[in-house]
Amino acid sequence: MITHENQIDSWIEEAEQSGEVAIDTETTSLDAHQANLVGISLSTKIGKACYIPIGHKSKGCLKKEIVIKKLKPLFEDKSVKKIGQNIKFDFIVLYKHGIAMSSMEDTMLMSYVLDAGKNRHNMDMLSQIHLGHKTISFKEIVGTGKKEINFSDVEINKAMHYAAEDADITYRLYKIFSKNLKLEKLLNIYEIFEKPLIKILAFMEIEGIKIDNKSLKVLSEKFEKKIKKLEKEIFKISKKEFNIASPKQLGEVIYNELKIAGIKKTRKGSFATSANVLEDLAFKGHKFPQLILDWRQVSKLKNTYSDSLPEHINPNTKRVHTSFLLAATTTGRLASSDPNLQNIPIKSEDGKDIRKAFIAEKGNILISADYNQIEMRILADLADVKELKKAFKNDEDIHSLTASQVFNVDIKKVDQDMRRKAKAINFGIIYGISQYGLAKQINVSNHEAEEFLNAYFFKFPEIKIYMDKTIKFCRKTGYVNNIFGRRSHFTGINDKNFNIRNFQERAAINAPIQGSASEIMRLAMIRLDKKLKSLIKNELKILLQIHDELIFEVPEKEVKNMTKIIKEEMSSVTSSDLHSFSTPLTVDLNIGNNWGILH
DNA sequence: TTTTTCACG
DNA sequence: ACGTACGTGAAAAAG
Repeated sequence: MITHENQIDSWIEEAEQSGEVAIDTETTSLDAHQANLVGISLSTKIGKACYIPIGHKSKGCLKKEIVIKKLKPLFEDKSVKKIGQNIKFDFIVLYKHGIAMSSMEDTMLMSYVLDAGKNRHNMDMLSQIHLGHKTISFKEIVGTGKKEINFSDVEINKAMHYAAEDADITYRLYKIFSKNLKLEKLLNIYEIFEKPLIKILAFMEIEGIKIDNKSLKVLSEKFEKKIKKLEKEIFKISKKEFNIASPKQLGEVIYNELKIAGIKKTRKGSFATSANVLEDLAFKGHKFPQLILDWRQVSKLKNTYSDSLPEHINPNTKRVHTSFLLAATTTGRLASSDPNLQNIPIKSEDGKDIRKAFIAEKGNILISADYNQIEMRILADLADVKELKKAFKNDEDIHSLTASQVFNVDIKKVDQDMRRKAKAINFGIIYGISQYGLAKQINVSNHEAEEFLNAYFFKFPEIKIYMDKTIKFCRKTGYVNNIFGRRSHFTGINDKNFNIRNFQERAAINAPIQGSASEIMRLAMIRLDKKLKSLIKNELKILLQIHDELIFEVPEKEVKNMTKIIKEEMSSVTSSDLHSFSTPLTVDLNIGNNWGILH
């Protein structure tokens, strides 16, 4: 326990000496964007850590300004590695307290590179797995539910044991993972694809995006009216009121009271009421299921978006700050949470209205830039599919080409329906297709779907070879590699359960495709960031990443210059230290004062 | 805490 | 005979 500011000096000295220090911050909130510092822990040797209390309500804290002034030079010293667990969080908190941390290492990301798909990467889990030690959990310290207290109300000694342990464990994990990354030859992946993203994402999150509170409120009212109207119609048919949102009650009404169809159950034995099932029933001419579908769509938009998004507006910045998760997926993709800004509606008209509420600041413009058909291009490259590569080089419409191959007609004779089916086949291929899945998707018989696939694999034999090879490799090693060398693990690939095994096989086929695409986006973000830093004055801000798309905000007068730079940097990510890519990448750009008209 | 549903790429 | 498209996060119900 640091009880006097002068005690910090020896810790700083040790950190400067060794060039490494594990750090952890304790704060008033798990949301980095509104968190205030409560304490900082440091570890410079295994088994040795300290806690600097700053913002506890009880006695014994040091003055925040003095602690920050002392630690700032160390945290900003490029020659000393700052090691953290999910250090993007600490970076954001410290940045808001006037410290721009440099030379960051992250044990969460190291674990992710080593073990994606094997386990989660939170510290409690990592400590248990790699050190056989059960850590003091956050919940043990702050309690849960109604009894939950703020960290600033935690008694100082209790906080010390918890926080100092975290720094100590982080340092221990760092030592283990450093060794393992070298042994497994995965250090490159960590250095090239993970570390640079920490700061880039931190600044995207800090920047946030503006939303139009008023128009969302108007939308909510409009949705509410629609919901009320649909409810009236629904209850008129059911002849009683019930909770439409309850699958249990809804199933009871559909199958036992109205007897619209023979009882259909889910895998787990409850009534089947998913959109797929309801669409089938609606197709058979029933009015009721369609009303339910409509009700669900509007309720979803209201509950999840128009009602919720305004609650995420930060009172200080008046903008919405998502959190990008770097270690959530098996494939290398990012995820977004609190709120998730990677699943904002676009498909329905009502949905698009939600998007329109994401706006540029006055005088600014939003730019969207997305990779055209990136996963199909990856597949062409990954499986070395001659016909596909040629098509992309000639800038052909890939779904029309597929249609002409599968249905054996001239590309000029491909009609809407053929193209739609071919598109479904292409998607299916990326997901590790089954004839059953395809048949369901495009509403043809199993037999027909099988013939389509046979024709497809006959025309593109390299794809079948790729699929078989990938599964074989995965069965042997337990993982697959993407084109840059990132691993995704599939622990159930040899499971004795047929369903589990099949599921894992499809995931294993998909992972290198989805994963390589996400790597290209990571490289694009890193390139762009570097380019923007090289400009004398940079006013282009990256706000969001939605897997194959980036959203930017920029002053109006800069739009022309910046679109050029964006396109140039994104489409030239065709090689890295780890792979060179022989299929061209094309980027589509759109501009507007809101996100709704960017497509 | 788990299950179901549904929004996105 | 069985039951499947791949990857996510959030809301609501129900245990």
